[in-house]
Amino acid sequence: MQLGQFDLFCQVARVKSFSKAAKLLHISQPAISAQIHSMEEFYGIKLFERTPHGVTLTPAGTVLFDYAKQILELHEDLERKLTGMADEKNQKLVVGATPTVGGHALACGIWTFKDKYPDLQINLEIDNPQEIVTKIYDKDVDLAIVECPVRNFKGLTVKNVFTDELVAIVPNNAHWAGRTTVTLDELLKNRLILREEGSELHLLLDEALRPLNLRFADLKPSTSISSASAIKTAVENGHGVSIGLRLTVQKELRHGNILALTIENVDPRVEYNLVYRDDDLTGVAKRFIRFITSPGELEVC
Amino acid sequence: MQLGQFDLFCQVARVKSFSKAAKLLHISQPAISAQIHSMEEFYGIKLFERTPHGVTLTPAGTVLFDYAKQILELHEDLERKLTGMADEKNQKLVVGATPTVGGHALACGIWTFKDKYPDLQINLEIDNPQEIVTKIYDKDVDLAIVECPVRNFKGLTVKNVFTDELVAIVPNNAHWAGRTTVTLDELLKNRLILREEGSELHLLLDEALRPLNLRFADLKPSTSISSASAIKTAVENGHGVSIGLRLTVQKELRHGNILALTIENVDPRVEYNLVYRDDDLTGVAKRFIRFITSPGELEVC
DNA sequence: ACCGGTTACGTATCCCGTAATCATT
DNA sequence: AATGATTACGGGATACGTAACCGGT
Repeated sequence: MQLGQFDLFCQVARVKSFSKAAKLLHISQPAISAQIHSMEEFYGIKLFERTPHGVTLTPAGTVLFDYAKQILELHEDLERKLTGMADEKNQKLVVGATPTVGGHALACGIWTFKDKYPDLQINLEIDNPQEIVTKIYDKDVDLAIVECPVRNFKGLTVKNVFTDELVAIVPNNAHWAGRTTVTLDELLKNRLILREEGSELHLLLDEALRPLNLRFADLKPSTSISSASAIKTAVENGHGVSIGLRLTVQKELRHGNILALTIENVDPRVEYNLVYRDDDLTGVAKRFIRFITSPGELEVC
Repeated sequence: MQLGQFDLFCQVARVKSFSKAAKLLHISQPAISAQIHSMEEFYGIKLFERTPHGVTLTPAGTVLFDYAKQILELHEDLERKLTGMADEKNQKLVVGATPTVGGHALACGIWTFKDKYPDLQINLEIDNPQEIVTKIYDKDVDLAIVECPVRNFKGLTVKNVFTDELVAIVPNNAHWAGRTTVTLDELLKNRLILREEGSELHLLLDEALRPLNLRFADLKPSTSISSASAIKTAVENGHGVSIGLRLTVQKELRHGNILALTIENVDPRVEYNLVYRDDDLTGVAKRFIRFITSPGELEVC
């Protein structure tokens, strides 16, 4: 039995659904199903009642839930204690990130990580992708997360940790309500507000538009703003539309102020990559990698 | 992190040696080394100081030892509780075994298992191999452990759980002291006391002697005794020599009353096989299989 | 040379993701 | 139809054992 299985089990128990837990943990539903099944096999007793609306804990599942929480709690205690015992080098961690990742996904994750290990000193270094990679080489940062592909660099390990998607960001008003997709042409008929040239979005859009023989510059955005939150405010108030990563507008989506539409004929996939030198990793760095690659941790604030 | 790794770690911490722990857990030394290494990697801190004489816990290792014991204790509690909640079918387990296995290896294991799950009702059914297999088919026993190969039976799963060896059993007196091997010829010059014809030993010896074109009957034992303990008493007192499985004389070996010698030119390996029907396994049966196949559990009393 | 731990490598198993399927509303 | 769970299958990671290799007594 793995501790991760307890974690998975607790998530399922909390949200009372295999599929919801799968989304939260960023793994597939069959993976959840298989893990729960293997736990039921392991303990020789049914843990969930499957209903059409989700799942509910059996009495045995309730007992397991209780113990699983205790065991996980103990283990977190243990990790905190061990972290406190590490030598000086292992008490300090410098994480690099691009503005998009650093401002949304990572910012929250770092707080969670720091909550787990209060003794750690963590610095978040935000810069553009090229600079970040240079800093990894120079050992100024221990590891970094960037949303653009990092290629042709030897001595660096690149691991995909999350898949985001490019979406059209439009106000949730009478004109757009109910829509789920939009063509690029229709989008361009509106006032388009984008991040500035040279930003990560620039690179991402160049990449995504290449199959259409278009480039970032061809979009001719009426306004370029270097602040993601300023763009969101503008869109919310009906001043225009934008294109961005779903993760950066997750909070606003929940509030219903804006809509995120799929752009037809554009492959929306954007991979977030964890990058680090394969040698010279400190213990903290390894633990952070484990933290950030474990399901469900890379969440927006 | 797996619970089994905590278990492994605790064993190493207790015996303060990788190789000793490997023997106890019936796995190889490199396996121990790799597991401990992966735990040190996982927590980012060294857990053992390696010395030429074995290993000692670092301060971090001491902390982990403490927590590991707590976590394992909690988990055993959990398993007990879940076992108590199982339905009636899952509270009863019938284990089959041949006399050799049942009288030595399993007898102790079953007590350990019962200690873990006091609510269980366990029956140990001892019979000869053919009868045992029949009883598995008839669902009179849930699973069995036999020390002879079970072949050509469809619908049965056979898993090797332990490797024992056939040894010559001689008194620890002036004549034999210091010896580690013996030829079959020399052995036959002594009064040979064996288990009765038709016993498992009969089958095992027929198998082991086949490469030499010999059979059990060719040994012409001067005495056949159906009781293993009676044979051991006779050998201890210098009344003769015998051949048997190392496991059956482990206790006497520790006391130094007798010696176990390798018989030259005889392949001593004897596999203990776990046998069960692949369908219709109860939860308890699965748990017992897990118990018995987990390292270090199949120990002589 | 021996004992104890590590490294290297081939193999078996497990776990996940994708895709197809089943069951219920 | 649509939602939610299971089954089938292929690929990647993991853990084991064997064998060869150090390092200290």
